[in-house]
Amino acid sequence: MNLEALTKKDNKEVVNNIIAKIRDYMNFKNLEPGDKLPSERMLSERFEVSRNSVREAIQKLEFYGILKSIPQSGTFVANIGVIAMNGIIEDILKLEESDFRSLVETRILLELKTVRLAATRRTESDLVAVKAALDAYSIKVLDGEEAVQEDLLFHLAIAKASGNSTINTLMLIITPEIITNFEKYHVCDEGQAVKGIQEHLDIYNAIKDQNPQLAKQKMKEHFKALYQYCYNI
Amino acid sequence: MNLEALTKKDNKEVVNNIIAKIRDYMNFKNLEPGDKLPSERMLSERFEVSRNSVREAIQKLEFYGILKSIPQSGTFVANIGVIAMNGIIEDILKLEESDFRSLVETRILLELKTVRLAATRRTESDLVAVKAALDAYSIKVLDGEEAVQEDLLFHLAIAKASGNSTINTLMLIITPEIITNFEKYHVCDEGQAVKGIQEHLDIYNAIKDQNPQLAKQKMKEHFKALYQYCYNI
DNA sequence: TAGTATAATCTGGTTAACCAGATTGGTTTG
DNA sequence: CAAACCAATCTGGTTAACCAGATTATACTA
Repeated sequence: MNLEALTKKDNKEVVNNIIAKIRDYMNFKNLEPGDKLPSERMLSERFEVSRNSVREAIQKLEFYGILKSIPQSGTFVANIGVIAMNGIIEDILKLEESDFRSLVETRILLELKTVRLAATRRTESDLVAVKAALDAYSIKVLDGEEAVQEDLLFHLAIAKASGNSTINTLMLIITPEIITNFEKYHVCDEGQAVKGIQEHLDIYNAIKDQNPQLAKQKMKEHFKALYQYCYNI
Repeated sequence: MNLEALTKKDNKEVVNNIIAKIRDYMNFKNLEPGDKLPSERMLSERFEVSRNSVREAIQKLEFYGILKSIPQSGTFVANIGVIAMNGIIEDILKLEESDFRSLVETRILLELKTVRLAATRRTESDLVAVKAALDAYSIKVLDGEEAVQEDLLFHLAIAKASGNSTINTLMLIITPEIITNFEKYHVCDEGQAVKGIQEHLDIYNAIKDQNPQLAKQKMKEHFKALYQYCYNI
């Protein structure tokens, strides 16, 4: 189990190394937005790494909007300045994994906003989806079963109802990791879960009544225990 | 230019299709956390697609924490429940691209938090980095040049000073897209830029003095114009 | 029969060969 | 001389072959 983690880590280091080399190359050649990078084959030869690793590095930079690959044509510097490019790449290379506190802190932050937006913008079909998630959670809890997943899906339904595609995406990125940690550390005991039903219902009603302030307040109360837990570990 | 966009979109559809099939398979076989998926070769044969496409689908699901690939062993269902898995995959398949308003809205939201955290937690070296970004911005503006990139790098420096690795990552994901849009729509004219120097300075000083409330207030004022712009397009 | 050594098979990852389409340079033609 | 054509080359993407290590089935031994 340790070995494969090690090889993956090594691979990440290799890719980051190549990213740094690509950055140095772009600076050395004064490449500007729209300029073409050498082909993947050239880069892999120059850096003495496999073409696959070069491709991975390029794909990562493409994810962050630094490069743009066009089939049968080449890889180009995206429409972003040299200054920003250097700054962002430096940040990418320094990126560290999310710790649990950061995750929860961020989740609370995002959700206090999504719930307000959802209360303002929710459509009827959004409301139906949130209600369905709410019911699924309630049933599970009343059966005395663990309902961490249903809990989070209720919150994801709210995120979708917020009508903000960016927040929705970000929530989707952090939620699986949160679920894993919750189940690992048993953050939610049964008492919390039963109490959670009423809290969820309050949130749902506020969204239904399109009352953003109330929705936020209810969400804040709902997060109270989590908030304390988060700052006591 | 349209063609390659089309092929890439097609490819995304292919991958999403495979993701849906993998989900159906996992449900059909009642796979639970820790269970092993069929090998990539088997899946590619069963779905009648290339092994590469299967790998892409798996990698995407791995990114969202649904699956876990272990070299020379297999691909396993991650430590996340069946319910959450289905819900999250459904959301992934429905994910739409971020529109500009969502991006800006999210950025403002995140930054009003990061600046408070930065004021609370910033180290001395964080402060130095923020100051450097501030100076780079000022010099560029006073020279009468466009400084969108330096502007955003200043904000990224604050995000890093927040000590929240998750927010830092999320900011890094959305910033390049914001820069591109800013430069495209010329959001920042020169008057804004000059005014921005003082505003940036105020924010910096509040962080330096470790005054979270003031920092947030100054950031809010700084975002005032952007806020209006964002809701008037 | 239980335990162990071992060989055959299967795994995700990596490398190399191949593909269709874009690019480019030279040539021809009006 | 300019424009149109064409073939050679180069591109990122795709496919197929290969690899080292993990797994599993088998046979052998105590």
